[in-house]
Amino acid sequence: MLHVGGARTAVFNWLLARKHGGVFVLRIEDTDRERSTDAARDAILNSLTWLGLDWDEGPFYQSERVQRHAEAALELLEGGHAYRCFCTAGELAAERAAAQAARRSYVYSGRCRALPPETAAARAAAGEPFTIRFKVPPGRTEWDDAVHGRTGFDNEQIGDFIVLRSDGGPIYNLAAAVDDLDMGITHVIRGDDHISNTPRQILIYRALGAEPPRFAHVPLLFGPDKQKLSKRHGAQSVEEFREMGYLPQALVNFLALLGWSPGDDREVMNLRELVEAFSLERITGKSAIFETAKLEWLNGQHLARLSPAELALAVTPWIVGAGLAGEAELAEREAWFRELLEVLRPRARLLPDFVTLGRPYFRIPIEYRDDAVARFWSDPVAARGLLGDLREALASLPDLDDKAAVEARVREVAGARNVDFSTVVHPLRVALTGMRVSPGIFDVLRAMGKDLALSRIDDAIAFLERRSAARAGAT
RNA sequence: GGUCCCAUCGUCUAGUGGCCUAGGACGCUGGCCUCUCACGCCGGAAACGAGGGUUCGAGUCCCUCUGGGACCA
Repeated sequence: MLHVGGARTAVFNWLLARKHGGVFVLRIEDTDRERSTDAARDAILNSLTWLGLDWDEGPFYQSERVQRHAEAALELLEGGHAYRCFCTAGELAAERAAAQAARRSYVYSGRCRALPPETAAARAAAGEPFTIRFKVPPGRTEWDDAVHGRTGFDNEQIGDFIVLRSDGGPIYNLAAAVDDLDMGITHVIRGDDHISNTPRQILIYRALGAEPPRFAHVPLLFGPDKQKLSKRHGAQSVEEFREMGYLPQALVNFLALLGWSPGDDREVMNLRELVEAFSLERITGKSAIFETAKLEWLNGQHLARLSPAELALAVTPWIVGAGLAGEAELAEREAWFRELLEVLRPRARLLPDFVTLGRPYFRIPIEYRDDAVARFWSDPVAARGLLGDLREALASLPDLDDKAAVEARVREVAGARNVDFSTVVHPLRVALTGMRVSPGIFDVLRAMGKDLALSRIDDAIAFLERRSAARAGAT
């Protein structure tokens, strides 16, 4: 699964590559065999594709390159940048305990570093297990981080670290550096949590005779409680946002704005505009809280910017999925469907809103909501009478397409009954939609069509009659 | 515990020494539009963590503290 945090770093990487005509390389760092199932990898690929973040090379899987990583460790060994370490787990634990007792941070003592190479080779040949450790030189390792500026660590703080396990498996830092090198990576944008790995990777790069890439460490995302984003905070994967009915461009837009801004007041931007405005230097070093309120608003903004065709394409699966209509039916009534979408559009923020809002316009039963009934049909007898008049007025029209003509009729009904316009509109709205909110009533009538509208009024009248009968019986 | 990173409205952010009586957006809120809701438009409340410096002048530079976080243990 692709976490929103991971998606955000993907967005930054993609934006940078597209901005400068670079190559976006997709590499899956799946060294954690347990969690890296085929399904998990596919989910990541699918999410990236859905977001519109296409890659130029890959996907490469780190787990398939262990052979190469082991070779690099050997190269380090031969070049004198690494050595075999025969320390046992017990010895290492003792060192660690001593450091802890002295309230020092633990770094390997470098004991095996002093072993003459011939001795080490002989012991290895004799079958004694060993790890390969990087020989960290004295000094300090620094780099110009694109978001944090000059950043660095004292090398003695790092200590000779393992690059290859005794079972021949590579340590992450070795794998990452070697892969970056082999894949010609020039820019690495990743989470802040990798900062302390960076000096080790830089050291490996240099030992391998290469200059490290440019690093940009973006701060992590947190939940509203300022805790690391987790299940508790609700949706956290791209897939979940897709299922909730967010548009990919809205999610990308939102993610891009978390820790980056174009420098002016623009906020609603599509992929093209984001690429045009992007720059690594404008990423902030401050961690951001992932709150969805603004994302919802952004989704509405992107919904508003979709062409009619794009909107129909995005909404159709939801309408079909909810069983309001079949795909064939929507295709057949395309002009009508698009017109319906237009009146619903400003009222929708998420894709499923079209299902809720759009239900009354399809020939399926609707429910009358309690709040609507209580508010506008409180007197069932009066409401029934009004609806009877309205039915008659509407039935006299050839169709309900001419909003002005329909309005004139409805106003006549209000005039005849000597009541306000709104007094007739609200009960009518409940009859047609079951709800107390909807698009303008004449848009509703036009979108619904004469037949369905009259049948909805008939249903309402029947409902109201049952209601009055029940009420009479109760008294 | 060690090292490193961070610190402007509730949230996302603009701000790179004077343009800041701190700007925008979401959210909240008052109003307009109006057949309801939404959209849209107009208005409001709301922030530079604290203390020291440097400077004619600091949100902006330096130091300390405080707070948050990451990694390692």
